[in-house]
Amino acid sequence: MPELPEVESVVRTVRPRVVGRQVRRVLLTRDDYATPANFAWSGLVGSIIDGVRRRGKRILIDTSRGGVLVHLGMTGRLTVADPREPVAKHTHARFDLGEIEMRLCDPRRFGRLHWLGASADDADVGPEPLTLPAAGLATRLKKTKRAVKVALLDQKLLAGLGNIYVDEALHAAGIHPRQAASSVDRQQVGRLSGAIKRVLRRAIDAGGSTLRDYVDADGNPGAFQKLHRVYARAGEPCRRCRTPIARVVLGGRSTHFCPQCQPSVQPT
DNA sequence: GTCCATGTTCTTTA
DNA sequence: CTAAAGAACATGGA
Repeated sequence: MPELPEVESVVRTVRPRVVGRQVRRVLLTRDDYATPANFAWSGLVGSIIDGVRRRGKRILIDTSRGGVLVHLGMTGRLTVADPREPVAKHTHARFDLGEIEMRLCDPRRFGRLHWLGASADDADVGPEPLTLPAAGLATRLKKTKRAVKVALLDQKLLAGLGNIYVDEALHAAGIHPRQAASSVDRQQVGRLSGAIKRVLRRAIDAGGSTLRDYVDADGNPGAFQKLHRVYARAGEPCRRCRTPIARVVLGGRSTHFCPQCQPSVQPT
């Protein structure tokens, strides 16, 4: 559920509610979700939350004692609630912040809660798509012959895109998802770079996409799914040319595109 | 029962 | 070395 726009929306709604607050208690309701396994989370009690940031799809919570990383995986929800509200099933962590409580719920448990301390944990992900110039994207795409769809899902190449926004950006740029990343020409990269930024900004403005699980810190869903042009629209008419949207599997993921607007570069 | 799912990582195979 | 494909993780919805 959470790609860059969803994570950004979570960060923007969590931040104003928790910054400046003191951690009074940390409650982990299962012992195999948080890492490192031997970290004593009770050591955070008394610390002050200084900030909440996003890096790619990761949420970084800065405290006076060090950093906490939250990755939402597929079904993670980071919410801020009244402590008296009933605790949802699959809530694995609760941070008592006084009058409010920050909760991490994740049914599928693909996400994680990780104590960073003073380490940076940044080197293993690529640049931020909203600020990377087209030339930078061009350089990175040139290095791999993988399908451009697969390449854009690689967090080391670019941090933050997932299955929805890659499909949406490729459609907006008129690029076939199976085209080799290294063969994407200068003109296409220009369109792609603009499309990625535009799609992400619009999705953030809409509060992200809610297909099933995603909600922001206040429990509100996003609205961008209503504006999807290809994602989960297989068989439905392209909003631009009315051609039925096609669905194929690439890199093990459902891939949606318009055969008319995103012509294959391979000679058939 | 089946298939599918907004993510990541590891293994196998070529 | 590259990369493609598959499986794995765990849960729930259609």
